[in-house]
Formats: sequence, C-alpha cells, structure tokens
Amino acid sequence: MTKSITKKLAIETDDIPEQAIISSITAAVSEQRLPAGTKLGEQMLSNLFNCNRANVRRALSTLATMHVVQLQPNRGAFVSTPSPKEASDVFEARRTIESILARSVIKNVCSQDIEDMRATIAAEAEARAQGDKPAELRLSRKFHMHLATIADNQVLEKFLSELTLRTTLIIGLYNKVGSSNCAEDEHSRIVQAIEAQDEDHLILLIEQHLKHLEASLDFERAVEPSFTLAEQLTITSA
Amino acid sequence: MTKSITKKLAIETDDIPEQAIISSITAAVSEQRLPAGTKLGEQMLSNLFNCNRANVRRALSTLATMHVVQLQPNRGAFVSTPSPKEASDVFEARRTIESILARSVIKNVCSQDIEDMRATIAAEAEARAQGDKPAELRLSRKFHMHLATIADNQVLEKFLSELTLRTTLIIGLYNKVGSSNCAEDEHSRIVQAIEAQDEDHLILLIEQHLKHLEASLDFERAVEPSFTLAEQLTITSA
DNA sequence: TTAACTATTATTGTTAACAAAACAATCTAT
DNA sequence: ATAGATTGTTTTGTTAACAATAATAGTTAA
Repeated sequence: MTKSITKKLAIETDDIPEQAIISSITAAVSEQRLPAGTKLGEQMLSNLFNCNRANVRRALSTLATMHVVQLQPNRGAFVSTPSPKEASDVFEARRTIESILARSVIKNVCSQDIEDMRATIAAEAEARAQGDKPAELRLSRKFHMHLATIADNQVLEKFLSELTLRTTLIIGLYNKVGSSNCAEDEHSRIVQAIEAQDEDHLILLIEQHLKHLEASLDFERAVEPSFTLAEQLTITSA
Repeated sequence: MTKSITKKLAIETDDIPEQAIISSITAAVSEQRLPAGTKLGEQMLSNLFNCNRANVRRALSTLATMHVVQLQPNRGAFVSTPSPKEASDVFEARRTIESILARSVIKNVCSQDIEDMRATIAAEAEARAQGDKPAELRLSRKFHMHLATIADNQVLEKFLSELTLRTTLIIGLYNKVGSSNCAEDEHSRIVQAIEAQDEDHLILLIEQHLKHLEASLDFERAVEPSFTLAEQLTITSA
C-alpha cells in the first residue's frame, strides 16, 4: 500500500540513507505534517526510503537523542509528545539562548543579513495570507534560525535548531484553537531593533515574543492523535 | 587479547546494551582515559560489552550526535578532536548557559545543595592532592552539573552535560602543560556567592572561571595520539 | 451483548553470513 | 634501497533469516 509513495521519495534520498530519513522526518515535524504521537514503524520507513531496517534503526536512535522521537522498548518509535514541564523548560532555554545570540547578532550583522531576514518575513506573511500553514511554520522557524547563523556559533545554532523543532511539536500539541502563531509584526520589530543596533530593546522584544508564544498554549487540551504516516512524509521541497 | 576485560565490564552492563556502551564511553571521556582521536572499532566494542555489532553501531551513532565521536564513512568512529573554533564556540555556549543558570540557582538553592557542592569541592581537592586526575576531572564536572540540577531545567541540564564533556575533550587536547585545570578556590568562591544570594557577583565569578579555563589553552600544541583502547575503558565506578 | 481467553498476525530485537572498502605487507622493478 | 604495484587481511556496510514480544482478531462462555 505504501509502494506508490516509495518512488516519489527516492528523489530526496541523500547519499547516506540514514541522513535522508532524519532530514525528512525533522522537516515533516517542523511543518507539523507529523503530529506528536505518530507511530514510526521500521518496515514502513524502510519501504519509504527503500533502505534496510538497520539504517532506519540508527536514524530513529539519533532522532531519539534529539528528542524528536521517543523509543519504547519492544513497541517502537513515536513522535515525541512533550509534557507541560518539558515545554516550559524548552521555552526557558530558548529565551536564554536567543537573548544571548542577540548580542552577537548586533555585533556581526551586515546589510545582507537584514535583507535576508526581511525576505523571510515577507515570505512568511505571504504563506499566512494563502493559508499555507506548513510553509508559515517553516519560515517562522527559519527566521529564528537566522539569529543563530548570524551569531556564528555552531554550538548554539545546533541547540536552537533542536529547540525550535521541539517548539513546533509543542505548539502542535497544545496551541489554543484560533490563536495565531507568530505575530509577523513582532518579527519585523525584531529586525528593526537589530538594524538600530539597540541591544537592550532587541533582547526585550525577543523575550516578549517568546513569552507571547508560550502564553498561547493551553495544556488542558487533549491530544488529537495521528493521521496515516505515509502522506505526512510527502516532500514539500525547499 | 581483549577477552580478559570482557568479564570485568559485564558488571556495569545495563539492561540495554546500547546504553551501557554510551555511558561507559562518556565516562571514559569525562575522565580523559579516552583521548581525542582514539579509534573506536566496532568488533572491539562488541567484544568488550559482549553484544552484537548492531548495538555498537547504534551507540556510536548517538554518540556522534552528541559530538563525542566523529564518524568517518568506511573508516569507523573516532573520539572527537574539536577544532579551535569549535572550542571557542563551546566555551561561549557554556558561559551563556551557566550564567543563566545562576539566576535560577539563586532562586532554587537550599541548604542541602550547598552541602553537596562543598562535599564535591572537598573530594575534588582530595583527588588533586593524591594526583588522581581522572577523579579530579570527574568531580570538577560534577560541580558544574550541580548548577544545572539545582536550576531544575532538564533541557539546559542536558546541554550543559554535553558541553562539559566536550570541554574535557578540549582540555585534554589543548591544555598547556603544567597548568592546573580548575582552581579549587574559584569553585569555593562560587558557592560563597550562591550562599550570599549575590547574583551579579555569582555571574561574574562563573564567567571569570570559564575565561580562565579557556585562557589556559594552547592551540599550537599538537595532538599526541592514542593509547590502546581496551585499558582506557576500564571502569572506575562512582 | 460483553468479557475473558486463545490463536493468529505483525512488529521489534538479535544474530550470522556476505559484500565492499580501507589498510597492511610483500614483492617487483628501477 | 626506494617507489610502486599487487596480494592478503582486517574492518565497515548491507542483507536476510530467525527469535521474542506486543497487538489483533476470533471464539467461547456468562
């Protein structure tokens, strides 16, 4: 039954099959095509990526250390379902890291960076206007990752990448119905503060922005589980 | 030839062999028994932990995502040899995270925590006096991890755990000959600042402490490679 | 109809054998 | 004697078959 999709995915297959699985799944999670709790069967994945189960196994193992996936012994791998406490920890860590990045950003930023960020914001607005939520989520995350790339610290960049991914998962789980994700003007104002080299204001804006995000969560809301796996992993490139 | 050690290690074997491998290797790295660049052969490890190569493979894969190990295609796994740039990123990230932890620490700390930290410091001094460098390194790391556990943020705790491990690797690679690692009085003064609830001073001390550490590095120094693997993985429990 | 028990099926975990690549050592030729 | 090529060995990568555990369906009894 999943055979038809097999061909479609062969395109994105990297040299190393393991890496292809990881980037596909993280991409799907980052666009909320893969909801929390989704079962990730080994055979199904090895069919989708036409590789052997050993590779799938290793990929799932590393995804587990990235907290994208939870492994249950003898039961398999599931997309992580972060607890409220975990969500709070993630947001605190994000505030910490992004605030610190702010300083380096103001030091390192060049005009090209400003352009790129503005472009991302514009694309994000466009996606929202068209109701393309996956694109909106991806671009919102991309905006935040801009901060890390400008700051030029690979370690913090990796951390933030993981945290933004987990944030997407958290929002998908607990977001209040009918609450917009990132107010685009907040992103715009952040860029303005960067351009103005106003460090204190920038840090304030970033912290507010993340606080707003966290405040839009509703931990009472139950999990609405799962679609079928195969469709969710369809590629929406770039 | 490695058969004799097999038995010795069976003790520490967890239920899940994969986890046993990971914790053994991280422990060895954290005590500088495993220098940067050491080859970690699959068959050798599967012998040491008497498990199959599939488990070894998965363990190495997750160790690679933790940046403890570097995988070279068709060549195998090696203990990571951080570059100077990577070292600088790691230290910056540590300053960031530990400084932020400081605030939470002052909020959450209780008298028991102070006692525990003092005990760790005392043990560290004892180890240094006896010339037991592995113990000294382990206890120094433990001291820093105290900060994270008190702050009660699992995400930052995990990050710091990874960073302190990488720091140990970096120091092993680049430390100037004849420079002492952590001045113990610095640790003591940090505890004093915590006890006094002096946040600004605490942050200052932490940043100075890490700057001192970083300043003791010498990137000119070449790598002196490798012992044999088997001995280095011998357990020095607790 | 529902509940519990059994048998079947599917999925995960383990193992061993095989293929391919990198490494080491020997041998030849200049 | 040294450089290069060739052969043999070791190590990584892949695959398939098997064992064990969990999920499912079907049956029987209350």
